[in-house]
Amino acid sequence: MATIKDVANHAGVSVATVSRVINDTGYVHENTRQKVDEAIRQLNYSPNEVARSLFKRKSKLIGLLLPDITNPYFPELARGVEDRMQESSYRLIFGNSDEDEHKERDYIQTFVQNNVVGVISSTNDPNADTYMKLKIPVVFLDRTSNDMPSVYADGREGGRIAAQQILARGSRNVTIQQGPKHVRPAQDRYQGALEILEQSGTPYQVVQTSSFSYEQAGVSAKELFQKYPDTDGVIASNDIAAVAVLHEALRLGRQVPDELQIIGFDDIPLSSLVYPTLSTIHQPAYEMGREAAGLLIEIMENGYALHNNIQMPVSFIQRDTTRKVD
Amino acid sequence: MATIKDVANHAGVSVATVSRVINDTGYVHENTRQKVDEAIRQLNYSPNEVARSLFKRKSKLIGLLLPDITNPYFPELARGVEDRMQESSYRLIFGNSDEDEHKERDYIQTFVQNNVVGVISSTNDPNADTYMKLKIPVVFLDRTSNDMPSVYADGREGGRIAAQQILARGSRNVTIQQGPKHVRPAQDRYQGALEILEQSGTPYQVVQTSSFSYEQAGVSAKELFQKYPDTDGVIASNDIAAVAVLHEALRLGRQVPDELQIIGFDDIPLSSLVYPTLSTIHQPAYEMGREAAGLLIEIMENGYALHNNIQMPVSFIQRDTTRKVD
DNA sequence: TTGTAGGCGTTATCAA
DNA sequence: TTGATAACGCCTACAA
Repeated sequence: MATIKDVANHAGVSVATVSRVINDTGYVHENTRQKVDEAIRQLNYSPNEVARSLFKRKSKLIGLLLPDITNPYFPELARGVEDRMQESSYRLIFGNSDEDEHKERDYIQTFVQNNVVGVISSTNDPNADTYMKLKIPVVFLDRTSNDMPSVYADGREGGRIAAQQILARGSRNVTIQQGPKHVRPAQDRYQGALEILEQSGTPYQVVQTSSFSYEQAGVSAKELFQKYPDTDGVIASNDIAAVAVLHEALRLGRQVPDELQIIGFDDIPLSSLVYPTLSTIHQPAYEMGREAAGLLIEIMENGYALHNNIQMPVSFIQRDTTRKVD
Repeated sequence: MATIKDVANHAGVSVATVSRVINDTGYVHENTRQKVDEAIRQLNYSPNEVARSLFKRKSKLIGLLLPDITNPYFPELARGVEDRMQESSYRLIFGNSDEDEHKERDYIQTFVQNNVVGVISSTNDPNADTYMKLKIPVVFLDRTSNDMPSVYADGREGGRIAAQQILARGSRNVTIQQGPKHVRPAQDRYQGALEILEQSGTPYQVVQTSSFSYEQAGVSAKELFQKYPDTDGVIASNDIAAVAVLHEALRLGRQVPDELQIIGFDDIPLSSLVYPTLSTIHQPAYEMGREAAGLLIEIMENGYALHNNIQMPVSFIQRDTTRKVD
């Protein structure tokens, strides 16, 4: 690879001059600028980001930490982040944390070792030392933290909507899946649904789901119907769980949505591809990713942001696991 | 952040000595080693990878370029790569190419600018200059190139199996989706299926699908049934396309699998979650990712690999869009 | 308008 | 066994 020195030699100028033209900083005569540009072209030179990063103590790299890209909710987020970052010519160092504190710390550490200028993370513990001590800006994505910048959906409202809709459509014996206790957004949804159900005075029951994996979802679905065979409405903890419930219901011969309604959460692409298609609460995942990236960029470039906590709206998507009502 | 100099001062030794202990290179007295370790611990020092990278002209970073992480096939691949890389403490700079030559070149360039030591790419054009001229090792993933290292599934065989199975299960008027012309693995499958169909002498027809997006898949599915309403077996270009065909068939009131059989390709998680569940050709995506990472590591560390072209086996997964035959 | 030189944090060479 | 020091490629005073 050609270095700035090569370019300087080739153009018959000093490295300082070359640096000036590539960074468009300070004075440089039009003629010499052209000579330099020509040399750059001929040598196919492009600056070494590593050297730059070392000198400036900052790179064009940002760290992105997601629980598991294999979970269909996260690719959308990731893509939103990437698209926005790429527009401002930042690049992503990417890692899966598996919600494992240790792996998370590990990644954060190598992020800083590589001079990343910011990080976006979906962690379960935004208040962990790992983040509090960081000297570079962090934005939490799909997670909430009071004192730190974050972008998240209005989970509580989502839970409320789910409960309202399922009630409005006639379910009278609702089962709510609580979702993993350590995942904040899951608990928000749960609380929101609870709130409405309590108010309404209709009977309901709660079941736990401990993780968001496919296998776990299947197990939880079976348990649900064993414990509460008479339930006529399920507010699932997310779409994966909802699909598992749906399949178990079909297997048991329950009529969906006539005997049993199901509402999911997230609106992952899968939701409109299952049969019957899944009614769910839509989270604007791609936009959330973009917003998080935008927020981080704002903070990185201005030192602060106008709005540090961005809550995104959710909405009910009526499909075929709930009854029609117009 | 503490630097090696801080550590040296703190421990009362020279930076050279500190460097020796952190890299475990050259002689260093047990006592001084302990002093240094202690200083490192106290200052919470960890080496600046950027400075290292500058000096050594190589980093612990590798570039990963995928068409679109939002397409459900790729997260598995990415995860496989990440897991293997992480075991050898490499980190990933990740980008979506959107199969756009320009974006691809852009990414590759910044990879190089950041001193990545290797790249893994799912490109449609492995022979492009961009790759041929690269001075660092490249492994193509889910793509084939004769002269360059690559990891891919046996698409041709997959196509054959799909055709054999659908024939063996009684379809007599098969429609094959050809898949995007510029995507090599799609064409391999197509050729494989064609081969068997030709041999068998049963009537068949071919339809085009131009992209792998959800929307396109829906459109193609509609077209398929408009043109060939009598088809009794579809070999789809991938699982997304297959699901679209499945839904269109259901919408048209076709009995699946009794009147119409469908076979997909990829075996993405979705396949077992649709209803009826999708029979498909399984590609070991996660393992392919791991293999690609392993191959790249081998090349990076030894300068060459024993086997540069790794072809992974595919298999038929019988689910509910094909008739049982035992 | 241009060039010289020092320094960013490491590692490796060489001498002590 | 240890320490000074040059070098990796770049940028920015400062001097000319």
